Amino acid sequence: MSRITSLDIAKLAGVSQATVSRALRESPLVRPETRQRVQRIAREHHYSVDSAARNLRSRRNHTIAMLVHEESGMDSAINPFFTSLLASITQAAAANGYDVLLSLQQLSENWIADYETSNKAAGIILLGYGGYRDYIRKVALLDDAHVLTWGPVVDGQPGHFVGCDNRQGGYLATRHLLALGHRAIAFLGDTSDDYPEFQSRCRGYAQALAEARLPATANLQCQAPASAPGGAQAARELLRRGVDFSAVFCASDLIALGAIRTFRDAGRNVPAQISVVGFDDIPAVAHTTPALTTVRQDTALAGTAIVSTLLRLIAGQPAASRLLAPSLIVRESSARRR
Amino acid sequence: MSRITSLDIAKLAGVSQATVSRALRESPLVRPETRQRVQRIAREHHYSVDSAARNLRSRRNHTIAMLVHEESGMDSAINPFFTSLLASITQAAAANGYDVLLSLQQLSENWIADYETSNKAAGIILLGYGGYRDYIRKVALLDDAHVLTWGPVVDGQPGHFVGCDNRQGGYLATRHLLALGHRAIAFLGDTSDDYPEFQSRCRGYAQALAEARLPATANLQCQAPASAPGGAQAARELLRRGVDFSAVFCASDLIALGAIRTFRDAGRNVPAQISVVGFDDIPAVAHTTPALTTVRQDTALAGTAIVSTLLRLIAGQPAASRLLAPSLIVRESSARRR
DNA sequence: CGCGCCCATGAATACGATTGCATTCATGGC
DNA sequence: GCCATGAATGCAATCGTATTCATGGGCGCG
Repeated sequence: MSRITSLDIAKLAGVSQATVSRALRESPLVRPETRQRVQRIAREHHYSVDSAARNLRSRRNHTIAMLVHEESGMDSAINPFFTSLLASITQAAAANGYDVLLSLQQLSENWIADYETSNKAAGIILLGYGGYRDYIRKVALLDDAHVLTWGPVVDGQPGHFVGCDNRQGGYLATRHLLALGHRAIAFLGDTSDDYPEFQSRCRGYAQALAEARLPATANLQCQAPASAPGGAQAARELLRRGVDFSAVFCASDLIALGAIRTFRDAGRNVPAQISVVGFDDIPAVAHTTPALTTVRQDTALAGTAIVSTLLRLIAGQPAASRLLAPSLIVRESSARRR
Repeated sequence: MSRITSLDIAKLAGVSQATVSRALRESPLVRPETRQRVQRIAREHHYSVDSAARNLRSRRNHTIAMLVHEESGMDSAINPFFTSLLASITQAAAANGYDVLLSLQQLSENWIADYETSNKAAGIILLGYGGYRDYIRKVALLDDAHVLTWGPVVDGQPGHFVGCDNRQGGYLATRHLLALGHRAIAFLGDTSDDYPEFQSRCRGYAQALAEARLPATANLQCQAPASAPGGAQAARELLRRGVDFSAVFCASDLIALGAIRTFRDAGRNVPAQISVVGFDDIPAVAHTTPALTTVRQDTALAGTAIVSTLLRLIAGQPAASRLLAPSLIVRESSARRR
């Protein structure tokens, strides 16, 4: 006993297989009543188009592959952000009639584009591959590859990217502190070339200061690895310098958590004496004491932006990299300067 | 300019297209040196087998669909557990040469099995569909459907399930409290038929008590909705009864968090006066004060169990529902009875 | 009333790989 | 020296659907 095919439906409906195919695809070529009869019969027999045959014949494919970096993607710290992003991408894809293939891998093999050359997917989304920038640069240039990467958007870089407007985020955070009356605002984060996101956040910080006609003093900026211990150490360094400041913008929430701990250990109350703003809005910081003021990326918006951009690429239309606006979440760790 | 096909490779290698197909599938029918030559040429030309054509001709399919309940699946409370499960399933599938199609949906349509009848996937995994038990029961019985559900394993129920051994978890938790010298141990949780998991946890609790020759007094058990407020309320009820107890086993971490709050508000110290054990090990409870002793489900094991069971189903081999052993995580909320 | 045109449909083919069967060639046993 | 044997390969028929081209019938218009 074999699978039921469109030919079977055709016989049952007393029409040709071609008409069945057309009827099921809502083709205006078939008379409405024929179309409905065919659809009803197909439904009654639980028929559904064989996607392999459809893909083969039509040379089209309604699937996109989502590759997530094996380690960073599902790691507990970033986890909630990626999970949320993954969900919104999946839903945005579904809304456009696309299925999503999920894969966790390290991009070690050349199997990135194999999802596409093997015709498993029409396009590929890369999540969490911060460390593969050079590699992606090469792959993204392959002629018929439709690759979209979630990550820092750098002017003039090859390939297509969608990412958070980190500069805008840094700008928002710093403006917030300025509005609270702070004048001496420090920055904690790693601004080396390895982390373009952090560079952008710092640039937004500097821009806000400049607009307020405040100098971006070098000794108000400390290099800090993106971790709680990193933040703690950078904060100690800042205190050791003896420079006056009443607020700190941290390039990530983890850095902020570490810094707050250091300030408290040093007898400085947050936010009474020092205001602190973070970046990312990881779930934990909503429940710390004090709850952290931070910058959040809108994952729902990100999902739709990623999918729509990739679909443009697939359709062969020009598509530019996109920057998404983050938003400021004001909580307890930032207060008016006294 | 068209896609490169196996026929192109055949011409380049000076063999027939059939030989190319065989060579790429490591068939022993082709001479080793021919096989290697073909593979090399294919590699050099970035050829890879068209999966649509392969699926169509071979009537086989190396993809499994993973359907996640739209709301409960990605919801922030359960989120980490499902994310982790999702990751381990994906990796287990990859290890077996299977791709994973991800979809978030509500099972509102009959499109569950459509993933299979349309030949998009060889089998389906359902995650987070606790409220759809009757529905799944029906679908699971469709002849050629290969459906595996993550959820409570109930004896004699139709369909295939993989889930945590909740009874064993309840047993472990209660044994732990007994070993700490507790004799009067309460249970907080909803044991109605709607929540088979909780029933099992309660059964494990009762079993441990019975083995210790202790009665499972009814007034030591309180119905509690699976939420923090539910736990708080149940704990108040327990205190109001005036019955003597020194430890509480809660059917979920959220219930435990609510109960602990009630106990503290009532001036009872946890764990000095009352020991509390939860269930689930949601990430938050590792960082509360006191950190919660709880029962954890092994997601890595779950992933491999789910995939291997589903692959058995797909292969037409008999496959039984499986129960996975949970483990006890001892933290600060449980202490020796004084 | 006749010509042509459009609408609805059917027949036939191609998409690219898998696979049963036929074919070729070399080898060995008798 | 000839036939049976087996290894290696080629031939050709599918798999189920989308789509092009051909066809027939109804109808408008002159």
